[in-house]
Amino acid sequence: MRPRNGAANQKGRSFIEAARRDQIVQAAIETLSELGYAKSSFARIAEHAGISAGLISYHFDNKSELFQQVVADINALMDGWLTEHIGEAASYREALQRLIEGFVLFCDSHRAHVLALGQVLAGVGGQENGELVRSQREQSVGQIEQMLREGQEHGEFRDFSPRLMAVTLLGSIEAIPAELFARPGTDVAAYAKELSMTYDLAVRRSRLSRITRG
Amino acid sequence: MRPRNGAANQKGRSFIEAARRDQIVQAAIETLSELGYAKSSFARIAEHAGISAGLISYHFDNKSELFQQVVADINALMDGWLTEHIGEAASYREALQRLIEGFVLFCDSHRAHVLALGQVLAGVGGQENGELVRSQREQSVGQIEQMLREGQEHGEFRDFSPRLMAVTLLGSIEAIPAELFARPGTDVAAYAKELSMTYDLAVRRSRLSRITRG
DNA sequence: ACCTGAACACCGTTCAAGT
DNA sequence: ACCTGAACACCGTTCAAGT
Repeated sequence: MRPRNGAANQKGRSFIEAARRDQIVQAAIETLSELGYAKSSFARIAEHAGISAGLISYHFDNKSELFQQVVADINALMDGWLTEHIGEAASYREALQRLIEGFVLFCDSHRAHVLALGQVLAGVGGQENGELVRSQREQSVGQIEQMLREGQEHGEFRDFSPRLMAVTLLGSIEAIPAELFARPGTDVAAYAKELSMTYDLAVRRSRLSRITRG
Repeated sequence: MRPRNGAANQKGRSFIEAARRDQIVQAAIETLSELGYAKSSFARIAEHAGISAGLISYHFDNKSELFQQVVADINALMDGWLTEHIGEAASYREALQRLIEGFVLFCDSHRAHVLALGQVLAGVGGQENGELVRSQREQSVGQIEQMLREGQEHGEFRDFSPRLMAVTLLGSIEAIPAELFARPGTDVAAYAKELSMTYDLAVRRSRLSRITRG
């Protein structure tokens, strides 16, 4: 009974279906940020959007697909924001610093989105249907890993496993939203500076090594 | 209808209730590690323990209390393991390294427990009844923060916010289990070394500073 | 094609009833 | 005190029925 139509736009979806999906995703984000994952049932989300619960099942294969779309939408928003914030960095060290600081600032300026994202990542994380969520995380790891590897090849970073450092950094980054919500008064700019300094010290070539290498 | 008896042992619980609670918690851990959070219903856990689902509600106020007990039990196991592994460290730098390496090794040698812990932290994390879970995390942050602060006071660590560094480190640590499960072939000893090296570089006083300080 | 509302199997929790 | 099994309100999903 899922819509499989021919007259469609970008992803084989009709105009009205694309609009409904958007509406439902937005309602889900609002419900998640207001009520938390546990209470974000189809009934509540539908109520929030002014539609029937059955309509959500009509437009999404299941609950998991809906929340994956939530994650995808927020990730896309974040990607655009970070790309803009990194801009043209003069070095890999600087790019890494801007990435870290940019993420802290994004968390600060998009609290509702980040809160909703945290809710769904936590709520859906352990389940088998959270496969797409895991693959999106894997993609983030891969991007950071690539950046670290290039920095090593350009001689800016010391010798470490790019994969493990990426996982380590992503862990630190993912801890930011919870901290900002736990302590709303946190000095965000200071947090950004501290975190980027911490990882600059962790990844950069040491002074002695740089002397040795020339 | 919850048991409120007088003739009891350590925590106001009768012998049989303590035994039942233990049995149920163990069954929950096994169910969590085998089926994941979403499928760990009372019905499944009770089936695993050979009792009725109603009995779980009889011994625990609600689902949240059961999973909080799961977290508490595993945390206690981990605390004992880490305390033993740290032992008598000669310095704060060494203590921090042993803590990090010890945690990686614990994750490797207690996969079922760590997997269950991850499931319940993810599943219960965003909810309002996950308050006790959050407070246990806050306690972990506090312990690491305290250790970092002392290391600073002894002149071993550079000047940073102990709170933010603790949150950053805990984030990296909490990313370990997922990585070990995502890549079962990971060289655990190498992971431990890389991570402890990374944070040693991040927190230690720089060479120039040490020369300055004497 | 799009949408509703009833029906279904499940969930956590309560509670009368047994021992 | 300890335990069961039926009952309750809820959940996600399905589906006949409307337009």
